[in-house]
Amino acid sequence: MTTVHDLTIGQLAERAGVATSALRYYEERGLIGSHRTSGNQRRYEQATLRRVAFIRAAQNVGLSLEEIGEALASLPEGRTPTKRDWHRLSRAWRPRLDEQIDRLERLRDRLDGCIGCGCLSLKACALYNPEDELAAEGTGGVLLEPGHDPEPGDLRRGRR
Amino acid sequence: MTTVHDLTIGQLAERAGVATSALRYYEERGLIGSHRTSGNQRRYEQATLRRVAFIRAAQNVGLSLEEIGEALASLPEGRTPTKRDWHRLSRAWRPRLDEQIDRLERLRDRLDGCIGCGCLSLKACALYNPEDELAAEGTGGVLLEPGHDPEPGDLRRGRR
DNA sequence: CTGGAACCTCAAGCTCGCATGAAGTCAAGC
DNA sequence: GCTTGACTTCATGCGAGCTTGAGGTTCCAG
Repeated sequence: MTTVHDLTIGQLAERAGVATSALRYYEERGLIGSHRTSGNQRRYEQATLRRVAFIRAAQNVGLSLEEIGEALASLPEGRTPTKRDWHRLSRAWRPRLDEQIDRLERLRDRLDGCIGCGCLSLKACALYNPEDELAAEGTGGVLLEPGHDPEPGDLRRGRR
Repeated sequence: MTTVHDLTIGQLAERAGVATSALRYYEERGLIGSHRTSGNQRRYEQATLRRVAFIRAAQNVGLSLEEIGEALASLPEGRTPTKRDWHRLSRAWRPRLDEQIDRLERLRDRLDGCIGCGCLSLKACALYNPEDELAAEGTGGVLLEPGHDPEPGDLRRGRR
């Protein structure tokens, strides 16, 4: 499998549009793999380029490297992922994307009315705590909102 | 203007659902203001609650405090913002929200096809660099993608 | 065979958005 | 007037996601 088409870290970095330091970091975090030359230099398979592209796309959406790593972990270890593998992985993410799009659309659509009317600061507001509406249960991992503390306040309880 | 209805930092924190340390930090960053009692304690106007709510909502969408600060800076300094002020601010943000929603939708809609078909790693791909398609000029500040470096790579140039 | 670019491994540093702790001050109920 | 809890500043820490630098090694074109 170690063919002449393997990429050096510099080549992968340039073609993926990331820094070499980032690639080493991804490897340290277990997001990508590599093998080594006899001189201990990293060599990457072509397929790694796709993995890196996936990582960057996922980061764009606001996912942490840990979450991305979990997703990538579902890809086969021994062989190069097939189209079917990627397809399965991408399907798993659709709900998350949909949810985030929903949040954004709610924010956009309510920004005028909600902020303008004053409910933003005075009543329970979907703009401020969008999940109360749809799901009382935690959906497990809120995109783009780390450290979401559970204490109740006026903004979630109503005016008191 | 310093009425009996001013809020202590603890009250504001509870009602906004944030920690007091966060409020001090926002103030340090110039996102919110306060006045002081004779004993040097912070007091907040009611309107600050709205500002904080806005900050949290914007953070939810993935905006940095700096970006939020710039937006808030367009609000009047001397007086309590009116509905009209908030309305103007929200209008200014619509394009940014729309753009981000677009990105997400493109990502969602192409995730299956694009990743599955292999174009993700082999050709210029809207999933990976969505802005090349619509705007050659920088639109000024890419949501959710800090440190977006300008070096060209295969993923933006095509296969070479 | 040699020079220089590209690679290697640590270790330390940086930005963001706060949280935490120490040491002291203020406010309010009894 | 005293206690107690909420407040003050300032410093330090934290986790994520890298970047930078030092000091050394490998690769390859000439």
